[in-house]
Amino acid sequence: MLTIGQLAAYAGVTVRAVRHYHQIGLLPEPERDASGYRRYGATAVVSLIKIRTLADAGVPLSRIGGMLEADAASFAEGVRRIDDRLRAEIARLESSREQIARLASGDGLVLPPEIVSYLDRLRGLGVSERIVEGERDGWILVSARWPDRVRAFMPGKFAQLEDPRVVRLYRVLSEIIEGGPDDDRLLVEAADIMAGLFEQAYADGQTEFGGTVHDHQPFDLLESLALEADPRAERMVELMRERGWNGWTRMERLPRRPSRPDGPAPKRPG
Amino acid sequence: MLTIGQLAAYAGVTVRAVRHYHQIGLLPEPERDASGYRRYGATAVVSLIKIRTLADAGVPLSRIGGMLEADAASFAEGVRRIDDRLRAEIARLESSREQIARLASGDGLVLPPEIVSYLDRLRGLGVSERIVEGERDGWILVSARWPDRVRAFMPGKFAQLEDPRVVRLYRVLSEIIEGGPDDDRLLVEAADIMAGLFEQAYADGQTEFGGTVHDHQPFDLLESLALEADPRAERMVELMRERGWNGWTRMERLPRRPSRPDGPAPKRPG
DNA sequence: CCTTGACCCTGACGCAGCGTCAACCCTTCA
DNA sequence: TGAAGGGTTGACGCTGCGTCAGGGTCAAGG
Repeated sequence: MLTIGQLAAYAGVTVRAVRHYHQIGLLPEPERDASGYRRYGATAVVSLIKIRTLADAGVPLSRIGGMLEADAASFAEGVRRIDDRLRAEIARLESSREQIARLASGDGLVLPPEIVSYLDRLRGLGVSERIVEGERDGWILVSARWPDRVRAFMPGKFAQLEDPRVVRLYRVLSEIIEGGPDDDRLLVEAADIMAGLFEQAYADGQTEFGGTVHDHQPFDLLESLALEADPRAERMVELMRERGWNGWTRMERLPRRPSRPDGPAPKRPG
Repeated sequence: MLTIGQLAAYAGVTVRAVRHYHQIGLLPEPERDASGYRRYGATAVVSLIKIRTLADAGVPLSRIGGMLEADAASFAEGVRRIDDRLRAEIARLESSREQIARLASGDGLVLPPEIVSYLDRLRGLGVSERIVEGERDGWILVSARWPDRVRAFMPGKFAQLEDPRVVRLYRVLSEIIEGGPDDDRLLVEAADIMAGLFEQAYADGQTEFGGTVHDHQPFDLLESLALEADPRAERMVELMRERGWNGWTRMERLPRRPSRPDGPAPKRPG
């Protein structure tokens, strides 16, 4: 007769595992000797080895009991199900590996390559790192909502960087965010540039992202993001309102209301 | 401002997950509104998306906090460690798949192919299924102890099946185990055959499994196994003792003690 | 005004498969 | 006789949430 330790050693498992199998009813509790020790016979050894064989093959403990009693047909069926589970799990891990391979290179977190190059372009233009990070976070928001369509936005964004006004805008924003003294003139200049760009795009019949977007939540979030990053964004919103635009993250005209520049924000139509 | 449900929906996670991240300090608790609801801003959305990006890549939650703050070098180091973990896990699952592929075919549980064919040979010889199962369980025990060497035993076992006495032995054992009326003459015949085989092997200078085995525990277990399967095995031990052999699972002579066939079992030497 | 349904809140258990104390008993050897 | 090295039960810990239970809140419709 074997003690629990001998049994466990023979089958190559831990004592704790054997007790666990008792607890879940997978291995029957054996007789106890006079001092309360469990005493095992050879059948227990065989059962335990069978259990470990199935467990090592990836069968969950909860199903091992059934499989040991099953006939050949349902055993095979059970094996098929386990294999499906294993394959699915492997596939999950493989895709995780692809993900972290992409994490290892790139802008810290997974963004489409076009966006990563766009951010690098901004850095190359001397744009402040904080502005670049803000841009990146903004694109994270946009990519989360439109993972498939976000790449289509990028050629337009790259084209904009050819316009000296846009470059100037980014530089002014960099100065604002890095600047110590609160210089309202820089904010006004930025607002003027943006309003000018908006006017031109609007006149050309462009709307934001080619007019394909009807869900405004990401833009609201972009505005919040800017506000949370720097409270002076509030002033930008005000300046854009004065120039007839509803904020600066979306390209949307305010209804004309010339005599009350500080009135309540009009509701956006549906 | 977003509610927890809106936040979760935007990032594609469950509300419960967001609360979990609060609980473990991965995502900071936001302000509450008048009714105690959590209210989130855009930075929370960005943080949550970053968290999910890493989590989906297989990073454990406990390390995500650190990785989000890490510089490029330690981020890369972290990524490497995660990838190692993932590869190890995949390898484990792959080997599980191999295991269950072997389970699907074969004698129910993984045994070397030689043993499986040996068991099939027994079936072909008309040996009772219960005897075959007993043999299989016995081989499970032996294989667990000597997984590498067990295959080397098999050619000898196959050769034995050429001997009509061995075949007769298996058939007698089958009759015993299936038989209703307790027929001692069958037991005696089986013992006679076994003793004869042992004598001959012993005279030829053979010991069990070529004398390579010095660990007797598996043989003790085999004997227990037989006893647990059928108490008449006790009688077999007795009959073999009378014929000068210490049991029937190992080939070991008793010291001569002709006048006391029922004496206490002598201790085996070291 | 009341009801309904969809949210939100906290707190707690459950899952797989054991590892790891804690606190105590049994056996064996020096 | 005492220390080492077994054994015993019981309980918490780990991961990443799912899923009650037992409430409160919000927006809209009858």
